[in-house]
Amino acid sequence: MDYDFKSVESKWQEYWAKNHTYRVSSDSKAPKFYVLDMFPYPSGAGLHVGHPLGYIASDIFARYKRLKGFNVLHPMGYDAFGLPAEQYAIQTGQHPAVTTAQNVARYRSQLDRIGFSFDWDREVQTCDPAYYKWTQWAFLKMFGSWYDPKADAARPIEELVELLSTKGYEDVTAEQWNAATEQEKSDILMSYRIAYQGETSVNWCEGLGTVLANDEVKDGLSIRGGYPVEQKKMKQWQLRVSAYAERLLSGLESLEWTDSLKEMQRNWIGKSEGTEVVFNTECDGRILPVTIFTTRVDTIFGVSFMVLAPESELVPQLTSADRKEQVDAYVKEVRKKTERERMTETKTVTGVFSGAYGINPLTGERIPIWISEYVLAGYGTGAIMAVPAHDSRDYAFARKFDLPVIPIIEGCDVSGQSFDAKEGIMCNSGFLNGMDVKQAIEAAKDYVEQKGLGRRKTNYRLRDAIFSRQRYWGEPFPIYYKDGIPTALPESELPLTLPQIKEFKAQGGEPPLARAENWTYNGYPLEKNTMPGFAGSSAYYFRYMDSHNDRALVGREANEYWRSVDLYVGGTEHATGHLIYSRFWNKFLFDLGYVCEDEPFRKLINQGMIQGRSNFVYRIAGTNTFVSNGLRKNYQTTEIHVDISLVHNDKLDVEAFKAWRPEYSDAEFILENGEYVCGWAVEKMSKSMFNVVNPDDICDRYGADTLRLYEMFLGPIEQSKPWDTKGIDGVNRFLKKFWRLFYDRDKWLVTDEKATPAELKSLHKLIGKEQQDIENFSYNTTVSAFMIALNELGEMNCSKREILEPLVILLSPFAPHISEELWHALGHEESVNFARFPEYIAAYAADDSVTYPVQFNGKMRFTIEMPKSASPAEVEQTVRAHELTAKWVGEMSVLKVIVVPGRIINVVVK
RNA sequence: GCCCGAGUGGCGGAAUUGGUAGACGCGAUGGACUCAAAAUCCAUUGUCCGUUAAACGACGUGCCGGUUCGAGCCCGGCCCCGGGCACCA
Repeated sequence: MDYDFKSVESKWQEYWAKNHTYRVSSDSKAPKFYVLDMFPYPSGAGLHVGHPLGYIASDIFARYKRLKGFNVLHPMGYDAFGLPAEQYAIQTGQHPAVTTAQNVARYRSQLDRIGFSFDWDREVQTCDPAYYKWTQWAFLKMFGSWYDPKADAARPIEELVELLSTKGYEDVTAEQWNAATEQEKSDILMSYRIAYQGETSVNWCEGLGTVLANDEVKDGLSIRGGYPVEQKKMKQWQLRVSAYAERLLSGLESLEWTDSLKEMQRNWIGKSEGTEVVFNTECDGRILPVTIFTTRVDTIFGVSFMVLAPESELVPQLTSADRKEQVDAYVKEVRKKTERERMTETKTVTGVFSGAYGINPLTGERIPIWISEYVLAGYGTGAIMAVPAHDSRDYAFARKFDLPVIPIIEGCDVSGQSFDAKEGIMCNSGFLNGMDVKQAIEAAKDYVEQKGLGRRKTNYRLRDAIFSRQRYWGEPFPIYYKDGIPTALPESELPLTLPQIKEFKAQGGEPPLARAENWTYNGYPLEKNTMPGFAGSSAYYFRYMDSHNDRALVGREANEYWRSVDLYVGGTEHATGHLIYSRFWNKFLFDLGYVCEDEPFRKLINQGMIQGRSNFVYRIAGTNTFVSNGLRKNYQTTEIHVDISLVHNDKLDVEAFKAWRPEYSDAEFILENGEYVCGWAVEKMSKSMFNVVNPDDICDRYGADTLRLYEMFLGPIEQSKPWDTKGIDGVNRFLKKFWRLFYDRDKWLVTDEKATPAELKSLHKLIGKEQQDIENFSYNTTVSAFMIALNELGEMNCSKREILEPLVILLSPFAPHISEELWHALGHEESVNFARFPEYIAAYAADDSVTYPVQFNGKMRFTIEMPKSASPAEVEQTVRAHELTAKWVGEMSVLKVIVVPGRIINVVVK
């Protein structure tokens, strides 16, 4: 029987599905392990060979953990709400639910061919009402909660109401609260709720007709579609993520994530410890205190002007009558610019004098107040003190508008640029003179606080998440407007299902739900916005723990068993989006006692991208003649992408190329050595570059086991690397060779003979390697170790059960189909999935001799064999004894013997 | 501009973290089998020098320098590539 991967793979895929082999129960005595993939958005293009990389890695880990005796939860689902399906609906009129269901079916069939050990009984889809009921439920909880700084946790809003009505809270006295109208009470509570409605400057994307969160915008363009984004003041639902800034930051320390990813989150949270200082200002005779934020109070003696953000609400009050015209014109101009323009023009300095003056609280000096877009309204207080000598932005501004530059650090040269470094000795700075900068920062902070001029303040760059989208294909808000007051829908009304509509495009500035019929609750209008994409993906990992529970997001027992995700695999592109929102969402549910862990993802692995390898042909300018890569320097050519299916080993199939496109049917070729050699480059895998490789095709030609092994063999998981179908023959050959240890055509070769020490050594080496490498996600070297072991065993013609049976178990996480087939051929009734690994580890530990190479001054001389348990001293003794007998040592005297345990011995001689 | 990560054969990448650099695979070259092809198997494959040849020796991990018996790995200074953030005071 030859290795026929097609029949083997379909046979066992059917068997696993029929027997629910991968179904997992929360009711187990075994230790649990939760392995999760970031669930995909089912796009119309289907999967390419890069998508399953992370899934294969996590599947291997899940299978490996099962072999080690863990009860493994390894689920899969779909992030099924989202913009592309809706954009498609707008173009074609097809309902997003229909196209989404088609795409899900396509994804499922592609995934099934690769042989994953997902427990599909727990599948979730975010667009399923039974699922989004819990997204809406969490929103209601956030609407019904506030962040209590005393408890440093979210609490039910009722506790705040109690506080307000008895003692008052912050600016609101109990009298004021009790006398307030319903509308006023709603407004007060709104400024404390975790999910709240507020008017802020938002990222408005005209092209998509909706607002976007900060992480959905890059370089002033929407990530989906690349449309320009502008800043607009709008009333929107928001999540008070900023209340969790400190916890999101400190929580990172306990997580096993890569440093680079943690660093990205730290930067995004952007903690900055500084000081708020009050400057009195004067404008047309009026006095107004203005608070500024700075991280460098020590430079306060170098302040030569102040700057306000154009959007700051202080601008009208701090504009003198005679400057009003210029200021209005400037503010109007700034507002007109798109976000992208403001970003690309950061080098050009703009600004206008307000006509007002501030008083430096330390020197009493009178300084001008300017307005400039380089100060942001949304950060700090929207006002700064400018120290041009020691801040490059202030410096550029001062130079442009000819404002004084006052150096306050001894010996610094500010003639050409500012001196931003936090080092040196202070001067021109009153009581700070002579201090080191670091010392001065603390001294100045203390001084400002003692004199009552300001206080220490920590700021974060992390903003609240804008949570409304003016779109159709998302979760409806469980909110209705009772006499204009936003009111929570009763929990018993959930899920609030998405109404049917016919036309999906937003019209007249109204979201699509405005056109839904009877979109009301008890006669009151329901909220017309929908939730953003990240709503459904923020807590899906809880749902898998208990996916059929219709009474809770997750039942207490299931939650206490599975707790949190032990291993999460996905791309870095979610670093500042999904991975922040999920942590926030999780911490919120934790505060209210609905879940038992406050961090969702213990360990995180970021798989790299698999890039495409594109091929090119070179057309000689103005002709239809193509020149081979090696000869193209002699001609003026244009590089043209050619479909990689027409190319093998970079050699073009000329006839297939002619047939590819009508315009090439009469193409002529200049060959080298009788062949047309194509150029190549590593690029993103995309249809337009004709370099997409579909996993279905690989499964057809080589089988899923080969695909799995090859994707892992390609290189380290976390690294981006190009797909190159050429190399796949190597791993395919490996599987065929493996098969031939069991079968010679129809002859069954496996015997019960006792294994030789050499055979056992090969096996034990592999077990050791696999143990070590899988836990470190170094799968490429594990695959190599398999190949080495197989080469050794093949040479020994080893077809012994004692060796092959553990080998099948070891291989099963990587190549489950062939392993399952051979496992049953070895006479086992149960799936290899239920085989257990540990008994073979004992054998590995027993095999313990080490070969040491012995070098003299770094030169290899001889080897000695020592037991693994030998101490360095014992090893040294053996070497010295050996050295005395070796006659070539001659007159040399031994200075010392260096023993590296398990590795090498170097004898230093003179 | 700031913060991460990396640089090793023709290619993807190994190197047990300071211990025989180039494992494993691809590609390439030669050979066996075959009428032929596919498949399979065997050998060679970092560079250079020398001898008919081998053994052997020299050089070699982006560049320059340092520490060490020993450096791809550690330290100092550059050069390039990839990623993230970007007027955050």
